[in-house]
Amino acid sequence: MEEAESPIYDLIDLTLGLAERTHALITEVLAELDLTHALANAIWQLGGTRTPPSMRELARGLRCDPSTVTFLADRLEQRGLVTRTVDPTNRRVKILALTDSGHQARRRLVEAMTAGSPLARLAPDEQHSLRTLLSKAMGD
Amino acid sequence: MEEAESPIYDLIDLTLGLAERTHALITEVLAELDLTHALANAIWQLGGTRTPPSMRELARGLRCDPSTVTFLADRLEQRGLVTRTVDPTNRRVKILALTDSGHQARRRLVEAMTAGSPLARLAPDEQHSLRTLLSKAMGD
DNA sequence: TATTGTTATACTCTATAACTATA
DNA sequence: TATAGTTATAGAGTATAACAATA
Repeated sequence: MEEAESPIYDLIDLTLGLAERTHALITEVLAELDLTHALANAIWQLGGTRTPPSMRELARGLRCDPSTVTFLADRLEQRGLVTRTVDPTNRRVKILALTDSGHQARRRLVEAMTAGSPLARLAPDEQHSLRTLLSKAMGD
Repeated sequence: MEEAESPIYDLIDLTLGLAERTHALITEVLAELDLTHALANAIWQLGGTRTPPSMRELARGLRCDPSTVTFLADRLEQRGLVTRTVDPTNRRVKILALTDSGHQARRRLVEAMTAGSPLARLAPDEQHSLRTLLSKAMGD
């Protein structure tokens, strides 16, 4: 990872490095919460939507197969982090919602990431510049 | 993912989004190359060191168990992307090196990422600013 | 008939522990 | 005795295909 093939190569190398460090950071908190990355990812999604999603909708959000959501929801339900409720409107669909424990776990994740991220070491104006650049790259 | 709890929260949200898009981008190329993320990750590491690493050294680079490297090296060797050579100096250690096909696959990955990354849409001076900011955050 | 979720199954990735061969 | 790599095994995560319940 030390070539300098193009200006973008360095940039990608840096972002991969950032992703790896963030991953390592999250791993620590997950051990503490006795969760895996896949489960945390589901919790993240569940806490980020305005209205609780159905199994199918979560599958779309996670870009995975619905059967995988069944697997994940089983484990989250066992741990008391999520509830599955039959939608009275359409009794085929089940609505997933974080419990209080689920929200608490998600808050813990946000907290650890905001405090421990390498980006937290930048000055406020630098953070602002970074956000502007990333927003532009990501297409607003 | 729509709260605005802190300035850093937005930043983390953006970087998670960037990581996800990059992941999706890589997934496309991997399908084309008939590779998985884990195998591509190993290829990436193997192409990024000055001198070919031993099994153990690659395990450290990938932050995984040596037995996992055995698994990955088996598959890469089967596909003709990597060679395992006994180190004459110390016949316990095996040196891993990319074959021509291996280098070619890695070049294809770099190419796809540099061309398809959202960061490629930024102007050169913006890319430069971004690199400066990220370098500082990552600690140098 | 079509859709939602589940089940059965298989494959990849990963780590732990026991093993071998070298040192 | 210590180290490098492998093997056996188990568990998480994932997708595909077949299925049940509901629409």
